[in-house]
Amino acid sequence: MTISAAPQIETEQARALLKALADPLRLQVIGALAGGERCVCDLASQLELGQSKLSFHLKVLKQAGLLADRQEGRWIYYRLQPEGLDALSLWLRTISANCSKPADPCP
Amino acid sequence: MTISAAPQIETEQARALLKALADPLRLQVIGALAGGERCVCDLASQLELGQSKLSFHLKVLKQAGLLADRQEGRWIYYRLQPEGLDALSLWLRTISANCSKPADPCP
DNA sequence: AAGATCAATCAATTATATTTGATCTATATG
DNA sequence: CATATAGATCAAATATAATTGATTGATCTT
Repeated sequence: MTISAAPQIETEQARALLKALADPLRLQVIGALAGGERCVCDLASQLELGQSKLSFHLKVLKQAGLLADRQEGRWIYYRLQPEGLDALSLWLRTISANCSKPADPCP
Repeated sequence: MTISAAPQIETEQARALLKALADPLRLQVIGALAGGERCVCDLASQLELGQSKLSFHLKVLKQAGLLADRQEGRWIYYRLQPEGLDALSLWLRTISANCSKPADPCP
């Protein structure tokens, strides 16, 4: 039985999430979306990013499952999908839990 | 007042931790150290990594503050420093907390 | 002291990711 | 229908990171 609502993930999925997050521009995007949903044009002007650059990074984040989007007319709104972040958060905790055992002496 | 013992970190520090973690070999190392301290030779044989390759990745992880090491004779033992992992875990949760606000319509 | 072993470092190569500018699609507006 | 705008996509160029093999420094052994 698990305590949290976040799903249990494997190393490989953790790696994909970490890789998607490990970029300064993408973290800016994440930060901007942490306060709620935004449209692309809004993000672009707030973060002062070229359109194609932003689009590239949104795609990376979306493919990692960290973002969802919806279209409304010709605007596209992106939002954070907290599940990925929560799952990763949990994964990190499980790793850190048991690490204090001293080594068996080597020789 | 904070609830957890993990320190509060900034985006930039989160980014550095994420980047250090976002590599398959380094995650293998982290995984191997999750069970406790190990010497380099032990890691190298368990993970079947070339010496210089492993050394490179250990350095990246150590510089990010995720590992600590100690020398004993000619062996060097590495261990996980859980603070970094815990701080990142916490950071992820704070990001995911407030993200469900719908966007103001764009036009 | 000479040789062996553990591990770090360096330079060169190779692989991966990001940026840029142009083009393309779809929706909207006059 | 023609034009404008939002955003995705593509190919080429650039930047960043990882791998490899050789070398080096330290510690141990005989």
